[in-house]
Amino acid sequence: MPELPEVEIVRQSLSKNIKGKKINQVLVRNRNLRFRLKHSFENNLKNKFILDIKRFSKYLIIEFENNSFCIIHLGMSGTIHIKKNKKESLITNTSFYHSPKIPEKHNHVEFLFSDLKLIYNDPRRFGFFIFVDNKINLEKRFKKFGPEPFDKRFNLKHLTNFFNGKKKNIKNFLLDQKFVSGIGNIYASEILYSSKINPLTQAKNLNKFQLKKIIKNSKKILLKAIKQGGSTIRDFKNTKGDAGHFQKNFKVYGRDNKNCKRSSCSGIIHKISQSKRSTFFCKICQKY
DNA sequence: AAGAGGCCCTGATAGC
DNA sequence: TGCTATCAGGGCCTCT
Repeated sequence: MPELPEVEIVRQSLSKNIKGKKINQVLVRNRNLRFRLKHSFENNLKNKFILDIKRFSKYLIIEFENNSFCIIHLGMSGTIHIKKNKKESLITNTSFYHSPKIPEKHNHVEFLFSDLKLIYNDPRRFGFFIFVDNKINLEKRFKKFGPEPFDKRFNLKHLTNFFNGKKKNIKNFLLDQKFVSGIGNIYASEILYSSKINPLTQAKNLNKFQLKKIIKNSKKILLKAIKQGGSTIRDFKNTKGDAGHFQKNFKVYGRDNKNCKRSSCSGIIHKISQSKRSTFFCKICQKY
């Protein structure tokens, strides 16, 4: 669920709440996440001082002293909550769901600090934590990833080279993390809509003008989503405070059978399936 | 090598 | 009401 913008929102919140603090204790209630949590995990993090919270693509990277790291991925349903000790300001929710209450079920991992605790909740358990004990191994973990859309390496040459000799359609390339990092199923549809490109188009057949649009709109849409606090599509009623607002800007995602938002277009938004993931687009302004 | 599909898992929702 | 089927923002693994 969380794509790059949502993970960035969580990163900002973690940076505000746990950067510069020491983890006093780690509690694991369920080790069976996407990857089974090693029994050394708790001790590896215990008493570690947090230097910084970074992010690459959809991954959070907690940086400790002595060049060790904890990589966190939220999978489809992972959320992170901060519960403060003081009774007055009881709860700060750092998940992009921003539900006012910390859930009771599926709280699998907790980091205890002197003044607060971090709670990892994940019903589907597609998320994971990995402890990495040096920088080389951290870099190795992300070696095969393509550039983020903001990276200057995400340029015309990269797209042309990458698409050369391949048959895949452009939508599936946008989801391919070896091609570009951080885009997920929502933003892929949104980027193609704003670029007026049909998701079924073979990527190698796109012209320079279209490729430039994809580069430009990838940056633009992700940045705008970050500015708006990411997207929240479930628990809408429970949304509070600075919850995600970008879902209000969805032009196509989840809008099947609704009118195209371009005032000059009389099209209807269609929903199709590509590699078992849903794609939304307008057949008229995203002509094949 | 590239690309499609299965699978991991729970929960919400639709249809009967 | 209660069943079953389908779908969900991700990505690793296997098979062709």
